[in-house]
Parts: sequence; structure tokens; C-alpha cells
Amino acid sequence: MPTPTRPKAHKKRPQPRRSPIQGRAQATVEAILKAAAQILERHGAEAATTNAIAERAGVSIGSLYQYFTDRDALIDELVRRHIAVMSSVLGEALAGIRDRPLPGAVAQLVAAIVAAHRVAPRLHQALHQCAARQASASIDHFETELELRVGEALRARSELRLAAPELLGAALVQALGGLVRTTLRRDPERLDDPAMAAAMTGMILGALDHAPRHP
Amino acid sequence: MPTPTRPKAHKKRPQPRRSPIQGRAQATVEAILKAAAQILERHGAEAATTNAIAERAGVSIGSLYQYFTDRDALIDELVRRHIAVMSSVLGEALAGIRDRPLPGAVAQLVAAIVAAHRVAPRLHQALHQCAARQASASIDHFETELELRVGEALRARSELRLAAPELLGAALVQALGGLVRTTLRRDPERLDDPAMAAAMTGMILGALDHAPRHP
DNA sequence: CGAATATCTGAGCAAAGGCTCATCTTCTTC
DNA sequence: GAAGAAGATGAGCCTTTGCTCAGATATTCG
Repeated sequence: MPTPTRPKAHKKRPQPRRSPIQGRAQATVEAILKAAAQILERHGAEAATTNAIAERAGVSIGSLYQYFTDRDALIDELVRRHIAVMSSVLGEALAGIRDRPLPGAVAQLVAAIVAAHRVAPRLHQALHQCAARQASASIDHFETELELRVGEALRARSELRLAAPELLGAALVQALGGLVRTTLRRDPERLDDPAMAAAMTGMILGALDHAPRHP
Repeated sequence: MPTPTRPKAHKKRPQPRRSPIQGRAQATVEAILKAAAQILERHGAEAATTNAIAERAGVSIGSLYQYFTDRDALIDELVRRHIAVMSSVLGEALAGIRDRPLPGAVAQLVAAIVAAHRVAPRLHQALHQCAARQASASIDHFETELELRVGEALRARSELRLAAPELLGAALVQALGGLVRTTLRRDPERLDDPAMAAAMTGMILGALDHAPRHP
């Protein structure tokens, strides 16, 4: 975590908030973010009021507003960190995938997507519901990037001769994402079911089989 | 629409609200529901306050609470109607699917799911965000039912010898649902792209190809 | 018509939540 | 150790929003 909480310039006021300099201020900021994440995970989006966050963090409401311009800025920072973690998990889980033969690579992709969504599923869902515009946009951006990466990877496998690898990549990521999210919400245990992973890899491999190709 | 707005018995008060008898009362109820749907579609979940709904409906806030115990009851009724429409569209689009050979049947299933989600995509999304507990539960229940239907249909095709048709049916519906919803949110036009439908049918057919089977 | 019933009205209450600011405490620095 | 900067406090302002209630208006029907 390089730059801890530099307030952002988004809506109207550029950065009317203080940056933490002393150690205790850093600790305060971390406590606030941790409290927010905990409340979101355990009690959902509606429960994450600024007063509740400050209370759980053990700081006064005034302190919270000394480092975050408003509630949305706080949520934004949380989203940023959450995405960073997911991104790193994803990156590691995807290592070396280019050099593997197709079936194994697909299995690895499935495992990677599952692993990324398992980082903090309830937080993930709560952040989605938070409806901070910037937050939703950030999550969207992250997902789009993953779609592009998969699309490129498919294009790189020239032996497949796919006519529209980008579209297919997006479709696959969105479909798997939907499946994983629904499963996490309704029956998290099920995500460990090997039959689930098998169904997912089957879908991907099958989609590749049936995809339109270049002549 | 048989029973127009009979208030529901869910939380604490059984049905402390009036049922419309005269024609104008019916009209009031319809106006309220229509206004709520319009606001949800055009301005999203947060904009749908009870006061805003009453104002748009051209009735006083008091009238609204004469027919709905609270905001959630109103949302619930909206969800009920929305699901009824989607369900009927789905039912029609699925007619005769059992007697078609597999590839055509799959294409028909894809078309049906797309058609159902196209009924009122923005309303659909807004209702999801509304977070009325009962509302989310109703939508979930509807989706689960569709999953079961697809699962049964797969089991009925005994020539496929699928080991776990129900699981596969659920996975397919959830994956397609996720894909369709994301597409509707990010780029609704894309849903008309034949390549999209092709990708979806490919995923399904492929998943069937690769699915584990009975001996 | 007139009573009874049904419908409608909208000012405003109460609760909730985002956020400010005047004030106090702690730390740094010379 | 004194001054100024950084950090922390929390009562409470202000807005929003769900919802009530006392009463006005409309409809039905003998």
C-alpha cells in the first residue's frame, strides 16, 4: 500500500481534506477503512453509515471527515484496495498460463476467477450495492480489463483461429462472473464442488469448440 | 391481473390497509404502481422515494399509504407483476422446445432468456437494487425455478445421459443470466448482435459436450 | 336529500444519516 | 518549555424520507 489515503479530486472540492502525516493519523485512517470493510462484510451496505463506521473504528465522526471528503470517497478508497487485492490474486493465479496447453490453461483460468472472487465475497457484493458512482465504475473497469486480457490471450492462441476472440473473451468472463457471484450469494459451499469447476471448464472449452473461426 | 392489490401479510401487521373497491381507487393504485415503475426505470432505485412516487402518480402521499402498508409492500407488488410478465414471455418463448432436436432447442432457450430479460431491463436492475428483502427473495425464487425447469428438460433428454442435469441446468442459467445482465447494463445494443447469441449457444452446446455422463 | 361509506389530501412528525465546527489534546521543533 | 502544527472530539445542524392523522371530498344508496 504505497500512498495511503491521499484524498481524491472528483466532484467539486479538489482535496479539502488533510493527509495523514504522523503515525497515529495513519493508524486512524487504517482503523476507519478496516471498520468500514468489516461492517460491509457482516451487515451489508445499508449498515455502513459514517457514524457506525467511526464508532466501530473507535474514532470520532470528526476524525473520519478529516481524511475523507465524504462517504463516497471512503467507499472509493475501499473499492480501490479491494480491487488491488483481487487483481494481485488473479495475477498470481494466472502465472504461466500462456505456456500451457489449452485444457490445462482453461482449468487454470477457471481456478483463477474463482480464487479472485473468493477474496472477500461479501465485501465484494456489498461494494457493488453501495452505489457510489465512482465505486461501480471502478469495479466495472476492473472487470473490463480482465475481459480484455482473456480476449488477448485467446487471440494469441493463433491455432484456434477464432474469428472474434475479444467478444468471446468478454462473454466468457461475464458468464463465469455471473455464475460465480450467484453461487457465492446463494450457496458459497458449492463453489468448492469439483462438478462446478468441471461445468465451467466444460462451458469454456465448448464455447471454443463451437466458436466461429477464420477460414 | 386478477387480484389487483390486496395488501400482503408479511412482517407485523396482517393487512391494515384498504382494498380498492370503487373504480377510481383501482385507478389510483394503478397510477401509483405505474409511477413507481417509471421512476425506477428512468432514475434508478434511490430516486424512488414514496413522496416522489406519489407526486408522479398525481396522488397525495396519504393515498399511497391507504393501499400499501409501506414502501416495501409497494416494491413487492411491482416485483410480483414484473416477474409475472417475464414468466409469461419466457413461457411463450419456450413453447414446443421439448420436441425440437438439440441444437435448435438450445438456440430457442437462448432466445427465450434474452427475450425475458429484455422485457424491462432497467426496471429489472433497479428492482434488484431495491433491497427490499421480500423483493430479492422473489426474484431469486423465480430464477431458481427457471434453473429447475432447464435441469428437468436436460434430464428428459435421456439420450444425453447427463450425470448431473440439475447442476448443469443451474450453471447454464446462472451463467447466461450474468452475461445477459452485464450486457444490458454496459451495452444494450450488443444483445442484438448475432455473434452474442452464437457465443451463448456455443457455450451451452459445449458444456453439454463436455459434461460428465452416465456409463 | 342525507347518512354511511369510500376515497383523497397534505402539513408535518419522527427517525436516520451525512456532515460541520468550535474546542480540546498531543506531537514536533527550536 | 513554549508555540504552532497536527490530530481528535462530539454535540448538534440540516436534509431527506418514510409515514400518520385529522379532516375534506366524493360516491353510493335508501
